[in-house]
Amino acid sequence: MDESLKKDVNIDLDVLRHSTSHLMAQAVKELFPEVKVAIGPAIENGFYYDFDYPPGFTDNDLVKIEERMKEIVKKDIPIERKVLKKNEALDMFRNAGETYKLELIEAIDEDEVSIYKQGDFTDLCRGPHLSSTGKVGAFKLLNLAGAYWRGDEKNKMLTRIYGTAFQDEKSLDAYLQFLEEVKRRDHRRLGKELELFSIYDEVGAGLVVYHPKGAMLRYLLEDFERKEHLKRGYQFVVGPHILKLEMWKKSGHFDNYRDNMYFTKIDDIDYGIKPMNCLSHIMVYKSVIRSYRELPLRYFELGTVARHEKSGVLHGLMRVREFTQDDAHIFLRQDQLHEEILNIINFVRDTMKIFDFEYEMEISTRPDKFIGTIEDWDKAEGILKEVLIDEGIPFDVNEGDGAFYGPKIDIKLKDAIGRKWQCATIQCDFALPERFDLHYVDSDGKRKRPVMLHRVILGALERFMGVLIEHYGGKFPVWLSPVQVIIMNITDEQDAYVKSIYQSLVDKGIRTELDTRNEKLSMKIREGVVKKVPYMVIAGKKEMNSNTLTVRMRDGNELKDVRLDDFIERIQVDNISRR
RNA sequence: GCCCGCGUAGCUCAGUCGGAAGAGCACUUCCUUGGUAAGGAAGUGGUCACCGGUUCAAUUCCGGUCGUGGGCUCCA
Repeated sequence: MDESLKKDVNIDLDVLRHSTSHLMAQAVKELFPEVKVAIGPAIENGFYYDFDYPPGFTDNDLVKIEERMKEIVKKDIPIERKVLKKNEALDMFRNAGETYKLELIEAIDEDEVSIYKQGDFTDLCRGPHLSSTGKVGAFKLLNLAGAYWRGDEKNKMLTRIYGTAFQDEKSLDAYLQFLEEVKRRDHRRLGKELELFSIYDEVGAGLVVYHPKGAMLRYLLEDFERKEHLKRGYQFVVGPHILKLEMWKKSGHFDNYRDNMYFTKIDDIDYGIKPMNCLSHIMVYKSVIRSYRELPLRYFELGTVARHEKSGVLHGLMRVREFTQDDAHIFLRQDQLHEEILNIINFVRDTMKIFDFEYEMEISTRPDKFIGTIEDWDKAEGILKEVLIDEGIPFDVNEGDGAFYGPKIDIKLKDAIGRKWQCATIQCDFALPERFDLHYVDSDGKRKRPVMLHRVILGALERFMGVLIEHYGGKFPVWLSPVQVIIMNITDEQDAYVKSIYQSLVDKGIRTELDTRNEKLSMKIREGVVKKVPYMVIAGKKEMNSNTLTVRMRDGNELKDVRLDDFIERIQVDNISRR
């Protein structure tokens, strides 16, 4: 499809959704006249409207509201735009008791504002809108949620109703089916079904316990990481989990990140549990005098950090309180920045390709809480932009969203069903080298200040695993499958035969399970399918007599009369080529 | 942290408008040796999240705590 055309379709859909949101507000006002309306825009996959209604709505109310909306659609009420002076509009909404609208109008800079009227319902709105309520397409109200007025937790909590709308029933159904698919792929559900991990009340919220299959997946990712980092000139370092509070004061974490940290005391000395890995890496750098010749120094650690996340944001593996980052800190000269950032971007690119992710980049600039000088910040932001522009990589800018010590490039990867996740990030830091008085001896014999890059590729292993589980829908490629092969016999006559096959595979490092239970083959296959194991090896009388295997693959296709050596080679090729 | 919902067996879920707690799967045992998504039978298993209150009686009603789900806010 032509891009411009596609865009038009999107604009139309936005208008449709926005008008559906107004339609919902009209229905709500008719059913619950005491409700005050707040704000109701179109969003990525639908729309919402925030209402101030202290008793709150129930799921039952949603059904009623939806019915009333359909009635209003049938009446095909014209939607009319009017332009009013601000004062007139203020009077109007004041008389109607719509206090939230007053706040919105007061925030508008112009002299005039537009309002949209449909029947007895009038709303402040820039528009545009459909010409009448009958033009609204297929819609469905989805869920209720609390939302702060204007997104600020100091404000009152309103009730938000989310819905979605499309031009026709077919598109709506397709979207609802997509939501079902999202549920099927949910890593929390698959995590249980595939016995990957648990989060126990008894252990604590946001704390992950890996079961054997999940631990294997994690081990495979870690192994991958170590190999890839060694290839790219990184050195491994390992730091402690707790460091003296003094260190965190010096680094600025205590002032800027304290709310997210845990603290403890040992022999009357205060310690902080690390929320980031940088401090130990800085100590390694400082341990001897550094020459300009040895830069960049790249220190890598699968570093486990603990952060106090608010209880309401915890979510499966995606948001936890203790997680392990594939973290590295690179110490380098300013003249090396461009090239090194490019190296990291290439690292990200290569990695994302292996996992079949597309991605987008975003630059985040100086936040309100920051350390260092504005000049350094501007310099760092400039270099990040320059690299992306030079490489022709498109990016968005996220103003004020940088880390407290430096601006960053965030990489948002896109999974198999089009959702975006933030994993990799590259952060440029002039501040910590200053605070810890880092230096190197330059070619002219003078001491100079190095720059630090903080970066992760997969990000947090927990989150990355969560994303991977959903991305693959639990069907991991062979190289990442916790169990690559299940061998099943048909009767116990073949016990010795399948055991010898099992041993041969295990000897080659192939992750294999043996199913010699007293069950029918169909039962064993069913369980193999449910567990999403890539290869099922069937060995009955026939195979035993011809000394071959029958291999049933995850897609249901079958390889017959396979020689054991060929099968082993096939899996080894899968492993090496990361398929 | 805040708003709303939810918490019953290992899992998925019924159920009790207050009066001795149920199913399917899983697990154990027995029968069955069966060629591509559930063979049969019997059995084990629950302080109904936790703490408190109301009541003759609470898994059920009320309050609190913890956990969890959808969001807000925040972030890897």
